[in-house]
Amino acid sequence: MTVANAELSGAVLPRSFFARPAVEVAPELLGLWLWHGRTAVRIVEVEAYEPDDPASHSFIGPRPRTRSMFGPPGHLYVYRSYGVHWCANVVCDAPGVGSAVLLRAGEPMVGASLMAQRRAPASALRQLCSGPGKLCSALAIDATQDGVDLCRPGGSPRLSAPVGIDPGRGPTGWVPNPTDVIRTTRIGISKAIDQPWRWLLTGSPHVSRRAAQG
DNA sequence: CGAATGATGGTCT
DNA sequence: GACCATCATTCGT
Repeated sequence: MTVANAELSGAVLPRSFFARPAVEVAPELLGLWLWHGRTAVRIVEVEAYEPDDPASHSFIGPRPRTRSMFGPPGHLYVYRSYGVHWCANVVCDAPGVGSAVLLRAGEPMVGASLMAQRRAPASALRQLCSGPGKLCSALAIDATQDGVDLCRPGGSPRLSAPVGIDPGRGPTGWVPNPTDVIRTTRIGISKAIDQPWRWLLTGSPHVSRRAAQG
C-alpha cells in the first residue's frame, strides 16, 4: 500500500462495536470504509438480518454455509447469491446468535480504476458498487474471504473509520449524523418484507435503489 | 422509465 | 425439484 493510502486507511473499529444486534450496528456502518487490498469503498447502503428473522440465513440455525454468521462479531460472512454473485455481511452480536449486516452498496474511494476493471464492461463510478453483488465483484471479495476478521489493523479485508475519526470514542464508536440516514424496508426478499431494516446515506447516488420520495 | 427474463449453483424439502 | 439477501440485458411504454 502506498503511504497516501495508509494515511487514508483510518483506524479499525473495536470488536465491541459489532457485539450488538445487527439492527443497532447497521446504520452506524454507513460512512465507514471497507478495504480490500488496494481498493476501498465508503459504505452507503446496508441491511440487517436477525436470528428470529425468516428472511435471514441464520433463521434455521447453523449450517455449513452459514458457519461464519454464527462466529465472532466483526468477521465477514460471504455467501453465493443466485449461483452467480457473492454477497458480503458483517457478523454482529455474540457468537452463536446469527446476526449480520448485508453490505449492499458502496462509493468507490480508493482504486476506482481497478474496480472498474473488475466490473467491466461497467465503467460509470455509480455503477461499480451499487448492489451487494457488484460491491463484492469490485472489491474482489469471494468465498476466500468468508470468516475473515475485519478488525485487524492493516488486515485485508478490513473495516475502518473515516480519517480523523476515533472509532473508539463514545459508547458505540462512530455514529453518523441521523439526518444523513434514510431508513426503508429491505430489498429482494420474500419473507419479513415489512421490517424497516435497510439504511442508506441520504442523497448518495451510489445506492442500489433510491428510497421512495417522501 | 419499468417489467420480464436467463444465467447459474448451492441448499433445502 | 423449488427456491433464492442478484445482475445485465432485452423489450415495452
